[in-house]
Amino acid sequence: MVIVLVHISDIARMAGVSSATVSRVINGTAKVNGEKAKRVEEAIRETGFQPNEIARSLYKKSSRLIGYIVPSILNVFLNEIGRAVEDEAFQNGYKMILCNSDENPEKEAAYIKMLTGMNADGIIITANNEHLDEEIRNCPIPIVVLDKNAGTRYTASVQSDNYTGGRIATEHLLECGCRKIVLMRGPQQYSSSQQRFLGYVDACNEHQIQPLFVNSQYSYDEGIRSSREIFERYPDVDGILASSDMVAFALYKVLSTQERRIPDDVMIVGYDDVGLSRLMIPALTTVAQPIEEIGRLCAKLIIEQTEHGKIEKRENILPVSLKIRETTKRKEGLLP
Amino acid sequence: MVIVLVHISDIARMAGVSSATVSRVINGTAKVNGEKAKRVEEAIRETGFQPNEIARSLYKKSSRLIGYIVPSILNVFLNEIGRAVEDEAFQNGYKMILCNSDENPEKEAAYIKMLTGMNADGIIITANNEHLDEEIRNCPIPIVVLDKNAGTRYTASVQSDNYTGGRIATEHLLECGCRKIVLMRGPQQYSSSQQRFLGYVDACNEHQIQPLFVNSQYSYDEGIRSSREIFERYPDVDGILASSDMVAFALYKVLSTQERRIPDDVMIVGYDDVGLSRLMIPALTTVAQPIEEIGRLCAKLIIEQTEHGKIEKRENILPVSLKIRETTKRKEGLLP
DNA sequence: AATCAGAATGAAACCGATTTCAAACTTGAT
DNA sequence: ATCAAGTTTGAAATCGGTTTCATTCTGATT
Repeated sequence: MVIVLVHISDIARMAGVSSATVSRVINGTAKVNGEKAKRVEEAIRETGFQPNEIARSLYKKSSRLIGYIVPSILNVFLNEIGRAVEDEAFQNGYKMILCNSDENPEKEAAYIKMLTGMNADGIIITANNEHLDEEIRNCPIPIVVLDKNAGTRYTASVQSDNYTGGRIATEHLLECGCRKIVLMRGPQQYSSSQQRFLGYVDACNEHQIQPLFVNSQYSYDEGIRSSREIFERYPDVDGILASSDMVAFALYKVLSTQERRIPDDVMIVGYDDVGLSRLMIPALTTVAQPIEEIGRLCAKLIIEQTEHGKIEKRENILPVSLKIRETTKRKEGLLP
Repeated sequence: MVIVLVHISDIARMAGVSSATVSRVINGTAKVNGEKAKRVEEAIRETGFQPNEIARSLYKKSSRLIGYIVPSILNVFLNEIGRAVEDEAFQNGYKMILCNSDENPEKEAAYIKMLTGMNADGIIITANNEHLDEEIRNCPIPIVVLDKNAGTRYTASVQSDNYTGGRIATEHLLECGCRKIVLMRGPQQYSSSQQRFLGYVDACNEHQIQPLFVNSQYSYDEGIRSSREIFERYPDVDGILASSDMVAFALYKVLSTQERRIPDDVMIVGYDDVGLSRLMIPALTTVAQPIEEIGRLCAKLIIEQTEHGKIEKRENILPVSLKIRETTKRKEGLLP
């Protein structure tokens, strides 16, 4: 079970050449005599030699690694973005490593340190807290931030058009005939939920209805709590804008213990368009973020920065769209 | 925006000592004169110096990193295990990095190479395919495999008691009064689904009922297909053993287009006890794998191996339990 | 055969940390 | 004041690759 580690010098000795030559064969960085190259390749195959990435990237100062730090590995939305990041990275010869910070600032800082220390070429992060200021300021590698403006602190930012998201969701409920619409407001410190809130308020004002909201988060558990709050405070609610798809699912659960039917008594619009939302029963009407595009763009920005030293566009806002499914429907007897 | 990289030699110069001394201050590996130590710490704070992990682990031949390779980052069950791995790792001063292989053998091999090359202390993998033989055999670091026997190829294995899982699920449906029970058989190449199948067949035989099954996988999409197959082939089915919770959710979806009610017309038992299963409507009765325990054990095994050079137990089988919720219930008018 | 440009090659420097080892410095005992 | 024993300390070796640079080898040209 003990495997002896093979080094480049062993290969060199076996093939009767110098390690410089072996390196050249492996990386194709210079021409090598055909006969010698063959001997080197033979030795590599025979021993299963794998160059030590650590040693390699110590010299090269780049490990072709992109770190993706998420507050929770159980967050479906962020994982779907991660899948796209990984795909784009791999296609360009980079690897993505996902780090779960567990919403723990200490872990977050530790992973940032780890990634910079291991010469990662960049970090993609959904920065929720301000504790990281120091780490981020001292971070010598590009940082792309999700769902936030880049400001001066980050290399670039990627987010979707949250204002429009809030607006089109509201307008859709209005068109369906809802008149008592409650917004589940996301975490206040996130500009994403702030923007959605603004879109919602503007749409309400334009249609002369009263904006109503309860405070919530993006998680299922908070969804349960805030759903209950809605029905207590606004028993005659007829449309709800959930702060995320997960929160919408919590709403389903709470409603399952009540008499109200979806969409006949209450209509629901989610946010994100996570894979699951199509699969729920009833299928969820939701504001779709361009998940694939968001992920790919994050990766592209880092690759662009490392390979060309600069970035085309620092603040990136991608368009959202509305997926109309079964939790909303036009009320009967409405004027056109 | 350009940040000048600070090295240990810079700190040494600033504090008027050698880099050996700086290293000793940072790592506490030897006593250093109080005055000098203070100057070093001051310089570190001033510059925000972070030691280069690459250089460090090149020498130390350990990076205190554990790699966790999953076929898909969207697999809820594996992510829940990952959370536990991460937690256990972090508590012991290790970090977990998650790699998404996207069910692509090429990516899988690339990530194994990357992890060994970066001196990770171990790899946890759910090995589905045999393409990796070469990589695994040549892998000089411990590999813990999930849901499979260790055999001679891996350092250790962790799985839960799949035979008992298949058995208790079947017995529960039998006790509820089901007589036409269909098993959705998981991927045939996995010993996990093989074992569950055996547990199911044995339970059926003991109760003199005919074992019935359709082939399926662990994914939602396959769940949809195989659910339909069940109702075509066995229209009078009254109990279904899903191959995973996700597959059970697919069953919900297919049933939502039919007249049958859960649990009155068909009862369902899932497998895994993913967080979501409690939240579904109706809440899913399922065979719970000890997710937290599985994850922690995987991490512990690797830590044990790296720190003591050996492992207590190579083949680890953890107990399962049945969570009875709303998709099964004792039929009325049954004898006790 | 002599010359020389261009290609192939290996010795040594380098990446940035940790650790060894021998020298320099303390300290306490005589 | 001297010496032995124990502490601090820094120069140099080390980890395992990549690249530079000077040297050797080719082979084409005169």
